[in-house]
Amino acid sequence: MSTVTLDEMLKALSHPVRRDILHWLKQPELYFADQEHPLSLGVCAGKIERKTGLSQSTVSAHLATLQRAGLVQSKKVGQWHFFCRNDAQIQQLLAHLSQDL
Amino acid sequence: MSTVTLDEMLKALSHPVRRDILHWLKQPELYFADQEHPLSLGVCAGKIERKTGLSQSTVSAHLATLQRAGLVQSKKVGQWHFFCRNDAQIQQLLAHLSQDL
DNA sequence: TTCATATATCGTAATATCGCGATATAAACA
DNA sequence: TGTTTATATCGCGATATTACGATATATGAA
Repeated sequence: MSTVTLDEMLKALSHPVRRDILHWLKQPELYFADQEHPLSLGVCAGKIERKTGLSQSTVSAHLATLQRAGLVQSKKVGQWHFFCRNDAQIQQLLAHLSQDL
Repeated sequence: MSTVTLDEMLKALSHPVRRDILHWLKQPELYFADQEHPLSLGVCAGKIERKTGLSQSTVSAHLATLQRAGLVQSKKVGQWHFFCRNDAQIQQLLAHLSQDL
């Protein structure tokens, strides 16, 4: 894991809303049960936006931060952007922290 | 672990200099072998300051941030302030992240 | 094509963080 | 007492982050 990415990941984790989003995405069936689209696609940005209560643009920026840090992935299906955790990266981060912190 | 402290800890970890300091304090005999005082006391602030290359006031603020987050502890001996890791807290943080992140 | 929906980007204001020098405080020493 | 050493705190400018509304872009539907 590059130092730049480690820095980006920890900066991304340093905001409570972004941690909330990661937490919700861990069990989408628990937090986004009402999504029309199958949760196997991920959770669409609008759902996350409404759950935070913040503005659309703010949440879009938070999601972009998480994605730049490699902590989430997104796929575009039609007009929707579905987000899911990048658990491999998250596990790598945890392993790295356990080792080096 | 309270949410406030989790937030403080992750914010503290989101700066590379503070992560460096934590890393150095993990093996003080490796990074501060030239300290006049026994390393069992911890590493004194001035040593850390010179290792970072930053100003005294800046490093003092970083150490205060780490301490508020509970990631390091300090003891005052004479005119020196010795810092060491709070490994119990760090382990608790890692456990919490492994569980909830 | 026009309209509605979903998301990203832009511009901006408010706030937080960072780093510095200057100064305050406290301890040790002459 | 005054002086030096070690650290903390203050004040400030520079930069980064956060949040917002407005607008742009893209997709899909009418």
